[in-house]
Amino acid sequence: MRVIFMGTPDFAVGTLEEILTAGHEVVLVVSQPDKAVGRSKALKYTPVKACAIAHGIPVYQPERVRDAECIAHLANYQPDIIIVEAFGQIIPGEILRMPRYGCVNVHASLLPRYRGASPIQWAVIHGDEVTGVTTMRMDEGLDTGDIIEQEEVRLAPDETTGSLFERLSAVGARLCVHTMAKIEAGEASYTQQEHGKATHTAKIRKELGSIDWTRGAAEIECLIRGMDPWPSAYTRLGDRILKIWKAQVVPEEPKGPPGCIVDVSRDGIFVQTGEGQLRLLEVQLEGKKRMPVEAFLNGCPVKAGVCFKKG
RNA sequence: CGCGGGAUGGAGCAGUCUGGAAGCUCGUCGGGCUCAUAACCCGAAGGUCACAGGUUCAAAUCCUGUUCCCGCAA
Repeated sequence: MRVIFMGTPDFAVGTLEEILTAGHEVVLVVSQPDKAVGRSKALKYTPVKACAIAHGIPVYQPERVRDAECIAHLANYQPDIIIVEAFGQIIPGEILRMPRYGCVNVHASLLPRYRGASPIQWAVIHGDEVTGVTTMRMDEGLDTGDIIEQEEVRLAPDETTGSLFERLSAVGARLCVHTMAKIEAGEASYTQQEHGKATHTAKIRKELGSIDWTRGAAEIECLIRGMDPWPSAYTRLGDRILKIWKAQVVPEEPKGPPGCIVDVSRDGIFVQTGEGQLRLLEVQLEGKKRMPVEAFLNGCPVKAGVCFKKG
């Protein structure tokens, strides 16, 4: 099939490569404009763009896909299908109706659950046991299109957003090609979503990582994994930020106010929460690298009785 | 050239302002104590103080340049 691929971050790269491997003709890759990223403030190619260039595919980076100029440009390529994955802009109806087989979206959740941004993070933050990937025929709503295929993925107990990203990305790539094959063979089925069961998620903001110690230990532990590798769960130790990368729930009776360090030993730093304690295993002090608590304590000995503050 | 912190034995840090013999908490190795131990005691090994220049009688420390790491902001 003649394919236009629209995507931006790492998550979509695997799918683009899988589509190419499957022998489809990707005639154009559409990606968000390059942004100044990192400390150097240098313009950086989006991961999807970098992949496209490596394969010699033309790249188009419109400021706004709904502009007439952009729509006309895409029409020139006469695609059979447009694959959209983590693109980052709303696609207008003119484009949705353009290809013979429509626009297919790969979404990293089991729709209608987690419509919108950051579905992977929220599955981890909520402590879900199962999530997955959905392919659907896009309509003009936000992730409201008819479902073509879904594949479930079970979350590991120590699943982080980072690890789940990788797994769902791989599943999405495979599923997308599978769905494309079914469409091309005329065997695809389209199932309307149960709109009443829909839930929506917001984009992850950094402040979400600020730990509220009055919450339960289990909830905080999920937040820590959900914010790994970005932007991280954090708290305040004195006037410095302490990121927390790994912790373990310890069901213990309260020994102090939430946020208070109740015990420090080579087994970890034990912190009181609203329900149960949290045993910190890997942390990162502002300006430092992430490290095991044993190492952290060697250079920055904290004592029981000290309290973390919400940052 | 957005703001800021950092690079010191295997790990984490202090020492840098006010230049003058390499330090702390651990780890490792050897020995001791103990029924025993991740506990305790004694001892040892291990460092071109990121790199390159400069100033000085003398530089981890002051000056200049470079590389790498990190926090913030986007």
